[in-house]
Amino acid sequence: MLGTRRGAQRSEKARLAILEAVSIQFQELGYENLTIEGVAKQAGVSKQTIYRWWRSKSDLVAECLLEGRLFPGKFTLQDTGNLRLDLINWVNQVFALMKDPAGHGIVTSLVAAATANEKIGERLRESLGGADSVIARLQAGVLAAQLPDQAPVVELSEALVGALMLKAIGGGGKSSTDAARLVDAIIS
Amino acid sequence: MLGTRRGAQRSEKARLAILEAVSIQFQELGYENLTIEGVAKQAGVSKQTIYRWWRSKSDLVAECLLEGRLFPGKFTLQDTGNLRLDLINWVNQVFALMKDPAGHGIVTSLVAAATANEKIGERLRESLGGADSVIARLQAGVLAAQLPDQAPVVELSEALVGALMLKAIGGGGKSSTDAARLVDAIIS
DNA sequence: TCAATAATATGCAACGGTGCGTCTCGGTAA
DNA sequence: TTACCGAGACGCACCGTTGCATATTATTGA
Repeated sequence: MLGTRRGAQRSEKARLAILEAVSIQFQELGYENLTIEGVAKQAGVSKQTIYRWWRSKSDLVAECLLEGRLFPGKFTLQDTGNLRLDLINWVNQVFALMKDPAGHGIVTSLVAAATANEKIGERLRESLGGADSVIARLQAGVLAAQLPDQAPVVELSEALVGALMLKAIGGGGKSSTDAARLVDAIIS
Repeated sequence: MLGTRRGAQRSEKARLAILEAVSIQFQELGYENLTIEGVAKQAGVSKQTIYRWWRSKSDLVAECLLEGRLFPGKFTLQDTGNLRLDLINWVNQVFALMKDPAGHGIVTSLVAAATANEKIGERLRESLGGADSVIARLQAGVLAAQLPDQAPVVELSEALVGALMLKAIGGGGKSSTDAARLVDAIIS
């Protein structure tokens, strides 16, 4: 039989403790300075238990991100009927996170993690601008005739999220005016 | 006097050997796996000589980037008079680099380096889409009436370059069709 | 039905290895 | 005389792996 499996089960308690520790260390130290040994210590877990289930630091962070443990708060992208204002509002929320030193560290660390692991990149893309939020909101804008019928919503979303990422790592203005200018540049 | 300075001068030979070694190691190993000791060995230089003049790996990479040693080739953004085709052509060049595994590694490593050092981020921004290239080309497009008079060229450039960066780390299509769709989304 | 057995997971601890950043040394060029 | 240089050692942190004792669990067989 295939399902016959003897021996102890994987400890869910240990798994959760590890992911929780990753989340804490990631936010405190950033991706680069996060270490497996540090996570093991904080989680009260043996290093081997980590190595048995994850192949690398980036895998660990990826799973943590997948479980939604790395974002401090959710960004809400409303649909009030006014696409432009909704997007500006959302961009301002992201700017607010990036202007806070801790938040800035989290964002850049997430980008750093994404360069090390494609899954993180994909996930980050979904999480920040994926089907759930920006693309859907743009699509609604098409239906409401606030965008042209054939508007390339996927590309517009990539442009918006990409611009945010660029501002996160390279600087650039993050005022409300900048938010409005950015949104206008993309959906006008 | 301020200019009186005795003793040996900084060795330009050592400095160049170090930067050259960084360039090689960066392209071979990527940012994450580049080590100071490896650079010192390859440059035929003492580790101390590196630590004397640079504070960190990211500083080292930043200076290397500033001297233009990290890009394999230049991307040419022509001005044939047709803004749309010029941009598509340029995006396709960037895509070509990203589709090549080595090139992909260089781009993601540059992004990783940028997350560790703001100077790198700024420089990367200029280098990839800065005043020299994309913004200037967009400005020319405004003058040629291929873009509206008040077009926010800076924001459009950020959107385009940001979208490229997002594709670099998160995947997404990189065909000629994708290039055209992206450019059309931004300048239409 | 219920011990004995076998398989699996865990914590602890140690290993050799690599790279870190600092330091000292003797030599050399301005 | 002074500041640079290369060489090399240092203690440290973390890597990824291994061995061992122990706890947990499903199968086996009396």
